[in-house]
Amino acid sequence: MGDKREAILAAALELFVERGFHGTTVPEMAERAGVGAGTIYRHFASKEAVVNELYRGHKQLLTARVLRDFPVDAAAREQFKALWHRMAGYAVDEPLGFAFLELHNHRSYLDADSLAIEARIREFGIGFLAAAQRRGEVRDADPMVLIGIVMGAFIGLVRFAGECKLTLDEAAWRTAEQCVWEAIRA
Amino acid sequence: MGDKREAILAAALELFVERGFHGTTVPEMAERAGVGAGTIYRHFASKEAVVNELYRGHKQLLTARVLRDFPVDAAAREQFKALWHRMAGYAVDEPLGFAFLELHNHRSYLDADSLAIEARIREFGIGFLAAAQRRGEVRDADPMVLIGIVMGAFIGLVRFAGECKLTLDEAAWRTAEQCVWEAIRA
Amino acid sequence: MGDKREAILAAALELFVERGFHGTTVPEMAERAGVGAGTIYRHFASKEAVVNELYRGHKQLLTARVLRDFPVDAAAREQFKALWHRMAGYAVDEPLGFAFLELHNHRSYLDADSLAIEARIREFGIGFLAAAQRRGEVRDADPMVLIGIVMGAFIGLVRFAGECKLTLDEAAWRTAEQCVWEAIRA
Amino acid sequence: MGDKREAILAAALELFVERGFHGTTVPEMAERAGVGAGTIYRHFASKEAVVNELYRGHKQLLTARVLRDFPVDAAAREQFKALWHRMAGYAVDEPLGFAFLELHNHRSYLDADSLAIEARIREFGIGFLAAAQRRGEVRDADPMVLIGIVMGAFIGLVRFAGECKLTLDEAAWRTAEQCVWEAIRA
DNA sequence: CATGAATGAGTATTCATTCAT
DNA sequence: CATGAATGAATACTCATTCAT
Repeated sequence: MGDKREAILAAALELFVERGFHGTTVPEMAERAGVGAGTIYRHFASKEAVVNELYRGHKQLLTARVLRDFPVDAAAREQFKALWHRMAGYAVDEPLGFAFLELHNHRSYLDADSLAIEARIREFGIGFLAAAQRRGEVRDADPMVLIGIVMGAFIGLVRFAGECKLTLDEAAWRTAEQCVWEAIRA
Repeated sequence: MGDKREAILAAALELFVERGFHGTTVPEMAERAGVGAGTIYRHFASKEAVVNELYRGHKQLLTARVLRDFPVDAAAREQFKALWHRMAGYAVDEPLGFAFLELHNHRSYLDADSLAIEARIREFGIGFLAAAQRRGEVRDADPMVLIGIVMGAFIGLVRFAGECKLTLDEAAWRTAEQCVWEAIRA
Repeated sequence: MGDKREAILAAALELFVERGFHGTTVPEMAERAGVGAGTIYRHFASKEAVVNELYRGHKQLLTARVLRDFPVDAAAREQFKALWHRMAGYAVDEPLGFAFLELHNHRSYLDADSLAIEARIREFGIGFLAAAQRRGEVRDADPMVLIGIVMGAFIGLVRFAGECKLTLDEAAWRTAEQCVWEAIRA
Repeated sequence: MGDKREAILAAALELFVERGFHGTTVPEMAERAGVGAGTIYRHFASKEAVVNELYRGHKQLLTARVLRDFPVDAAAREQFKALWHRMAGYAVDEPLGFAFLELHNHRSYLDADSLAIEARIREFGIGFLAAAQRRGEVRDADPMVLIGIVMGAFIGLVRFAGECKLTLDEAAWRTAEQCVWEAIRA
């Protein structure tokens, strides 16, 4: 049942965060999920299928969270704040999902579908940014550069906090948001 | 000969960037280096030893580059510019080294020495930032948060450029530097 | 299944007798057992574990055979005859087991448990011999020396017969037993 | 020079006694001999050549010692005493050589020459024994059985002493000799 | 002659995957 | 459906042997 499927995904997520995809074995996944090794193959075609499902699932979770009722007509400042705190909400609520998505390099095993999702999100970010630039609310620079900075800053913040065993509270998230907005505001 | 040693390190670096440590096999390393598989073990005790040597070597290269004649008495703005462009110089001159260091998660195989180097660099960054804050030149916020943002923004920029096959020119680096300075200036 | 486990042990026994522990490879063991190489590791932790299991198993088989209903109250002459013919029975019924146990040097791979069994058997032999000496039935000499002679003679007999492709019949065993008793009788 | 050749043989002997032929590596032999690994191949065609040379050399040393001025016309009792104490002399003077020759199983690597030497010694022993039997001085039994007993007793004595860390003194050797003579006397 | 760096076949062991139960 | 025993290809690593110096 879907129960086992979820258990497998949850176990795999933990292990992929701890040791990476190539450093995790299928028997380990099975044991942590509390199922037989063969059972994994009733639910997934291969180890790659598990990691891609996980990638897509969490990427979509994050995207959905950011996009749900996004203030499409608000000012860029407002939009940025929404973007930032929704990402923060995801990072806080799903620390494993976030660590998996953003603290690991997936290049060697993502399939075409997963790559397409990633591209779609990128497109959206660029469009949103370009619109804000046209309205003169965001600094006039290559949108790629700005996105890199914003996303990088967000990830860097979470990573650094994790490495230093520092917990980010509401205030820290707000401060960081203000800092990063300064980086891209017009 | 040091020749083979270098060839092994260069080959391993490429492969670790492409597929990560666990995704790279020793025979692959040997083949790309143009040496026999056994030869690797005349130069390194294990696969782990290779990755740690690579990590330490490149981390030190980057550190040396940032610290050589660092303008210790200059204003924070000047210092930040120096930091940024020196890191950029490294990222441009050693794209593989940078990708290896910053685009992969090393937690599962770094040894104590390698971790110590990482910690030392972090200390330095925090000290530098705190001093600038005391002089009122940098925004008064948790140094951890600021470092996370700055380093993250730098890495995110390089990563995004890489993913979009975008080459960062002088102007882009300068623009990015100005953006990120805005994020942390007082 | 215990079936495969037994097949592995039987194959390993043959090979260890032929080529010794270090001269035998795991793939050879697997092939002769008619199982995949990986299967060996579902039943044994390592090649060492196989050899120790074999050693302990056969040592205990031999010991059990000697000790079952041993005529503890009989005269030494009777006891010696029992000891000798029981060992002979084992050597005849389990020629591979005997060759493995006594015709090879195990020092470099026996674990603590295996060594303990060996020591226990030695203790028993010495006690038995000393008692007979106190009763004046066995020559008054260092028990170590006598045991060395008796066990050595037994092993030497089997070895020599093996090397000369000579089959030991009932009569030969009896003759040999009388000879060796003469060596230790009071 | 022959110096290195001897050093290699001495080192190999030690290692073969400790870990057996298959458990000893050529680099180990080279290191213990204080020579380069390649040097071994200037003096010996292969690892097998080393072990066979060692086997032949020590077997001949032992044989020469036993046969030099052997009391060919003495009584069997005298001859046996000579045989025993000459073997004992060898075992005491060359403990490594003895341990190598008699405490290890050589079947898997001895070449034709080495096997021939072994056969020659056996022939001699049988002849000597048969003659003594014809003179009525030795028990009338299969010479194979008697040789197995005598040689086995000798080896077993040395082995047991070694395992129990017991040093055999003059008296012990003499006692043992009397015991074993009793086993085969007419 | 002596060396030791280099090698590739070989070693013990692991692992993704299959399939009989 | 679920399992876990079985597998053989793959993995990290070793070793007897060679050969350029």
